[in-house]
Amino acid sequence: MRVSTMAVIRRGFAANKRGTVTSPLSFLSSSFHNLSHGNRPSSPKPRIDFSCLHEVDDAVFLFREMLRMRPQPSVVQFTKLLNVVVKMKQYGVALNAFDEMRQSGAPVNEYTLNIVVNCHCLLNRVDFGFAVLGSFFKCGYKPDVTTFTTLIKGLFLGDKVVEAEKLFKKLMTLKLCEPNEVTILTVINGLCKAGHTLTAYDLLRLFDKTSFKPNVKTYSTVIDSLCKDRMVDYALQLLATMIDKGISPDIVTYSSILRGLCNFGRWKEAKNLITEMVDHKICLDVVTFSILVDAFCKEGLVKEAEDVVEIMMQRNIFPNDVTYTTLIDGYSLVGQIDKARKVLDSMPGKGLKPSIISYSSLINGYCKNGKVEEAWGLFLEVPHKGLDYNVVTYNTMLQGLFCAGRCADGLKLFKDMHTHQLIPDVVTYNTLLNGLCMKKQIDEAFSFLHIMEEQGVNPDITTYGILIHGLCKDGKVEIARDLFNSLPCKGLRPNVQLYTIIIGSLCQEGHVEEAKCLLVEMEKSGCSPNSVTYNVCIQGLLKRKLFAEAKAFLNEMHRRGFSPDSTTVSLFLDQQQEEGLR
DNA sequence: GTAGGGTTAG
Repeated sequence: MRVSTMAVIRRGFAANKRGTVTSPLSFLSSSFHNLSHGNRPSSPKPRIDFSCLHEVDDAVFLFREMLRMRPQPSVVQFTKLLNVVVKMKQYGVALNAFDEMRQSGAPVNEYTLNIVVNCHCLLNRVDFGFAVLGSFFKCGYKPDVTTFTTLIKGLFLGDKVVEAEKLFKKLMTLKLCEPNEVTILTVINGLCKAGHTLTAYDLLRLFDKTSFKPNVKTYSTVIDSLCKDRMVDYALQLLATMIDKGISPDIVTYSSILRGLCNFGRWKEAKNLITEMVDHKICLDVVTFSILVDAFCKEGLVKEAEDVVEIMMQRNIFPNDVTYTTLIDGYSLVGQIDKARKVLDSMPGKGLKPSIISYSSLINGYCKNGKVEEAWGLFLEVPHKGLDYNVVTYNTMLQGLFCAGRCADGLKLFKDMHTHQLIPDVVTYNTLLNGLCMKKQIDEAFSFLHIMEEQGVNPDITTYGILIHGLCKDGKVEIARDLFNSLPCKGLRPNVQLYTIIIGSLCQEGHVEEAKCLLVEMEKSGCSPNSVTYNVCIQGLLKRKLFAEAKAFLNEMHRRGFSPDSTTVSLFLDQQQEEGLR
């Protein structure tokens, strides 16, 4: 094993304290290489090798040493080290280091300041990022295109889409700086991530008519977002456009399209795309292969997923923690939970550390396969593995407990979240509400609705779906309908699932005319009923023994090309049998 | 000789 350079540094430091080594540079010899004068330890311009830094403590240690060194390392060395800390995602640590630099008079330039702006942005404090603009001027520097690009990214990260767009326009109109391809990518990516894919698409086409030429990354971003928004055909069109304009798609572009095709079962086109990639000499990498593993797993085709893993290993492309986590999901989905466990257990032997996502996946697998105790055991292991819980881990475990009917345990776990500095999100509350509604604790569920609103977590359409479903199942269809009707005032548009719940309940309660009206209304709002809608309605009507109505719905269902499911069919058969007996 | 950028997962 390679001896850690930092261990050497540490040993050297201890020796220095004992006074056995005198030169401040000599104990850092494995990190410092003299530029052109061989290994003279007192060379005034040491080149520092930062690549051996893997722990933030080591970086901070080296940083403090650099502050003490005379002559002082250059601003470039400080900038590089700060960036190492940023790459470790230790933004707060980087900011503290910067403060220490200022206090001890270390050199600072626009590069350093840009890193500081970036750290504030990544900590979701774009306001502090803007405040750094003052430091620029104080130090005699001007914010440049990197500064403004970083601030735009910061605004997007803080969901300040309008402000981000404004800042970008200001750059152009006030000529604060010339936007470059990173700026354009940042704006386009921000719009996509904020859910404004079509705006991004239009902007991309607009840029293409100007001198600001979007590059392959920008095209890929929009293509990926189109695929995620189910507009795979638009994505394919854009792929053709970029090729037309002479911009070669790369592995990322193809991977996005591949995922889009797989997600919508367009296997044949996916296969053709892979052929096209090979033709273009683009080698499939671990991400591409993982996308294929994921696609097969989602279809429950774990054997095929295993084959993909086999193929990639044959090509010396080694599955990473994401690949294996995907496989854990696949095995969980098809109920092969022991295999899922084996995957997790095998990871350390392959030199891979399971992530919190790997653990969450297996916890989810245990829960979905009715093994809540095992899930709980694994959940408790998380801190001992040096991993931090996240909201999803909690949400998964909560879901497991509530599904198993263990409301009290679920509520206890929910209250425990803050001890890990985790803030419940809308999924957490939805899980809680659903658990309570399933136990017909509707009042309790509504009190949590108020708690979430107080905590600033906005209920979404799922939240109301859960409550409306709960009310319907509890026979409170009138209240459910009122709540349903209040949704537009809250800025929420009912989706197919929600319409299905309410229309199905109306059928079951015998309010057939009202159900029919809502069916018309839902179509008017651009929401088409699906096979589930009809099945639920028919089943409700049959339970009410409204046969003629049920048959009318069945006819309509057939007319639209849907087929009744097995429950609907057997209810009809029971019905006919009953009629025959009479 | 330094800073800002696109794809995979629960």
